[in-house]
Amino acid sequence: MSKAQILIIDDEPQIRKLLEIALQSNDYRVIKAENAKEGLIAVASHPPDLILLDIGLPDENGHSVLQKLREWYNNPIIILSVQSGEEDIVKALDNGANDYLVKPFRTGELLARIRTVLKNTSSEKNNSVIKFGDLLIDLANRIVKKNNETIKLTVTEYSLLALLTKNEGKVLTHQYLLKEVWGQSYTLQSQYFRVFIAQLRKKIETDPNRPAHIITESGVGYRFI
Amino acid sequence: MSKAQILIIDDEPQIRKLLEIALQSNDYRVIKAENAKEGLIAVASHPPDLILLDIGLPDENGHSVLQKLREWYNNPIIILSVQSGEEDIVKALDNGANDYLVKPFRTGELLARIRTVLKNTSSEKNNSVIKFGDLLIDLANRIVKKNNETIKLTVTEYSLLALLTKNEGKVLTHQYLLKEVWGQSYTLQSQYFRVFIAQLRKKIETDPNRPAHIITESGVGYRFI
DNA sequence: TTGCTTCTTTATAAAATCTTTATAACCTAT
DNA sequence: ATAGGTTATAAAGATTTTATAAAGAAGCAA
Repeated sequence: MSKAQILIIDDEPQIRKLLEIALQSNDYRVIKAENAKEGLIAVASHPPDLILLDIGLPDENGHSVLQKLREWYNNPIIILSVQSGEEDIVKALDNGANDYLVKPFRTGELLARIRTVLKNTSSEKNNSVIKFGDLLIDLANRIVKKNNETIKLTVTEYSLLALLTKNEGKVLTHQYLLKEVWGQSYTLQSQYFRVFIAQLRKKIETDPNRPAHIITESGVGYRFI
Repeated sequence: MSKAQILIIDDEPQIRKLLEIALQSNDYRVIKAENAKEGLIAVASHPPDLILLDIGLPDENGHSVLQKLREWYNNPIIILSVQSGEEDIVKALDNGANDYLVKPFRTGELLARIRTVLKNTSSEKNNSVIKFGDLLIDLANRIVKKNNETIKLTVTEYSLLALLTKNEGKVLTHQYLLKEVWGQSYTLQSQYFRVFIAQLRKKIETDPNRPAHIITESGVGYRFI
């Protein structure tokens, strides 16, 4: 297994360079962001195993960035900050930070703290959990929840939903759905997916008559959003 | 649920008193020990949910106490120390400490760090005794109780139940159950687990016809909740 | 050996799921 | 607006999967 991927969100180029060298020489993979905006995009596009977040960013208050991240990001976040006031530290920790280091910090200590938080959180579920508004899909554990209530799906319903969510935003053609869910030899049974799409909508849509997730692309296929 | 129980191991009476007051006013239950020996006995006789360990104890080096504890104690340990050297901090963290605070510390920060480590580790895992509503399963001692009455399970029933409870929430496939409970060469005997699931349900479910714990995922496997 | 417990196997009923049919609703281009 | 194609939905029938009892086999202790 390759080492963890760590995202550095810090506006100071020297700090970024220092961290990058220290982390890479310890076999971590490194991504960098210069400000809150870049950072949030980086996390969304490719969630890292750990985030090093500078609280003093130029474009947005670090505490607010932390709160935004914690709405859905569950891996460790370590705060780096020149602020050594108790209030800042307590606020950050209570907002879900896993640790807080005051700058200037010692590299060895940072690395040790990274090891510690990774050890204490990684063991659990390798998050393949995807959220779509009120809908939560845990592909690894085969759990689908709507408003925190578990929804029971049959094998076919689940594999259809999984296929749609894995290709969020894309239109999946009738042909493709039949081939993937039912198999190569069923590519003429277009009634199949109609029945199952209807069943899925009944289970996951708040208003099945006005689907918000599974969108019909007439004459082409379906799209999940 | 009552708040966590915290063990303070520190030789300075003022620090013990300060910590005790701070912790108790935050609804934690507190136990105290003055030295390494007392501390180890206290942990062994009644394992706390978290330990605050002073590295500078009179009778034994704190690092060695930490190592001894970590041989079997899995709940969080936070180090309190006058030593602010990087070497000490790294050593303590790599020996399994969850956090390290340099004395004198700020009470609010300590409390926030306690909340953080409790949040990140309390989850499940370490407790070999698991409760599921009316059901109590002590994995270490192979005891299963329902409404405080011990239930007798055969070896196969027990290993099936243990497997299910260890993977609470996850779907365990037929294949996986057969492989884990009966062994690699039994992966076609799907009738086996049907019989034992039925027996288990008869023993642990309040209403075996409407199972609340062992859920069937038709075509896939079973899930314990 | 005998009697007991547990596991394996067989049989069958019950439940869940999938497939198919029927029909209504809904687009969309003319 | 309407005709022709597409889509949605309910529901009946077919099939698969699961639950349960119970008989037979195997192991083990008295």
